[in-house]
Amino acid sequence: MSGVDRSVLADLKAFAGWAAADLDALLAPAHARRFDKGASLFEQGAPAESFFLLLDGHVQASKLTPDGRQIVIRYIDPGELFGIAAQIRETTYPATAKAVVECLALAWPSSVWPELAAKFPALSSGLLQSVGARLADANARVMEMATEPVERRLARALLKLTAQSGRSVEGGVEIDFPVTRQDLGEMVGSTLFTVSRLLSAWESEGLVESGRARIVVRRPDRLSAIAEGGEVG
Amino acid sequence: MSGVDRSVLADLKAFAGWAAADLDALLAPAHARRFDKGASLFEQGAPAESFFLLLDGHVQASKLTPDGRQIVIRYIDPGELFGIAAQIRETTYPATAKAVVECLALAWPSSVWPELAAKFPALSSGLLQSVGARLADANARVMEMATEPVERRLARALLKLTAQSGRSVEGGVEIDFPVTRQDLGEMVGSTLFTVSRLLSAWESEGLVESGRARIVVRRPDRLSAIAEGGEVG
DNA sequence: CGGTCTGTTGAGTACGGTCAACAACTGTGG
DNA sequence: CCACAGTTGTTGACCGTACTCAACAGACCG
Repeated sequence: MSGVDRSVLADLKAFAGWAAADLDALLAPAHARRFDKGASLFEQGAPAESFFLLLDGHVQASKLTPDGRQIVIRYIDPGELFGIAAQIRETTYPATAKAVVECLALAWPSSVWPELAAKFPALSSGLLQSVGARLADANARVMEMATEPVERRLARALLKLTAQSGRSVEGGVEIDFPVTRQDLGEMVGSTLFTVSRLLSAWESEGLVESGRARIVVRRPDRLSAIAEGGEVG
Repeated sequence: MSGVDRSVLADLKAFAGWAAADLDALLAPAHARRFDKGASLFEQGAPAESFFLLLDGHVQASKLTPDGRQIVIRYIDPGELFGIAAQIRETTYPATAKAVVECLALAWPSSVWPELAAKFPALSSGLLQSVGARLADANARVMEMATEPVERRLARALLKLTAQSGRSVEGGVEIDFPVTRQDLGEMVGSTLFTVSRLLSAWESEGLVESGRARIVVRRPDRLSAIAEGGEVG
């Protein structure tokens, strides 16, 4: 008895069409956990004891380099499965997951995966698909970093963040959680200084509007033009 | 009747312990294909009609950026499964696979995967593991490109190539297939000029020895020191 | 032997990283 | 309510890595 009601999965399309009994079986070994803003759900290098499904909030996945620099791998949105190291035959988490706002997540012990996967083949194939998508994304980033200047990478990062976790506000789309220049620098492989300069320039041209850890994209079209290498108009 | 004998899988440890009948069932829909040096096994963007198992040779997986620059994703060695786009719910290949030496590979129609995977669960989990390993590798590359100078990335690339596809020769380990400065540049996100300069410098210090598309690592220890950020001795 | 592919080396330059100083905003505790 | 510390953002000056372009030199192949 997990105390988790199947209604929490109701509006996730990954589980649309599942029978109530199956959902209950899936949820039985799970328990819901709340995380304060800033709390870490797991740390890079720690034993991969649980895997998670984000229900609400936003989670930042980051890695630390051997010399102590941090880079941001991705941001996780509600409905995504993460912390699946154990399913890939890793014994420890390869990254750190941090709640950037208050979060709600379901957690399963890693040990129950084989049983669940055997019972629900859709889980396995969904996981493969998700890992495949991340691989495609990682390869795209490698390509960008190898061939494109910081300006384009940043424009693309902002577009991705707004598309994925954006909230419409008047005059634009705002990224739905706090992002600092430092965070953006760590996403695109640059520094907070360069990011700050670019954002300032874009702000004065009216492409974006930004405050403390808060970013609104006003002209996605022009940002897109920058991202795709279209020259300055 | 595929004409492929199960003995071709004999020395691949992924298939160690498989029953003869199972191997035959696995191989039934496969056929062996030979590729000349320089031939492409499939092209980025083409429909993902087949997936492959490399039996002999070396294959380069590369991607083309929208503006026509190429980057090398990885080199595939015998025993590896590749071209598995369809299994990740992609309809086209995300990269181009080119034989860098004469190659022999088994090819299966993508359409037989679901059936095989259902029959042999080890295939699915092996695939997930393989994709997971590639994801880890891609993320490691993103980190390197974001934080490390070209010199270290190149040292690391050479060590990886020799470890993975090296052949012992007197006085060192040689990369078992032709690699040009251009190829190395595309691997580490740099240019053939910078690679050439670094290799020249290392050659004069006796760390490597290189000829036309041919590279021998003489002092992996010192290359390692460069890769890990150990300063010049 | 000519053409192509590969590698070398030099000169110039710029993108973006580093460091420093400061400003503005946020939240906390006295 | 104010003072203060901590966080975040801005801007300037400097400079180095590595990219670009050009010219050339061997190696390999038909």
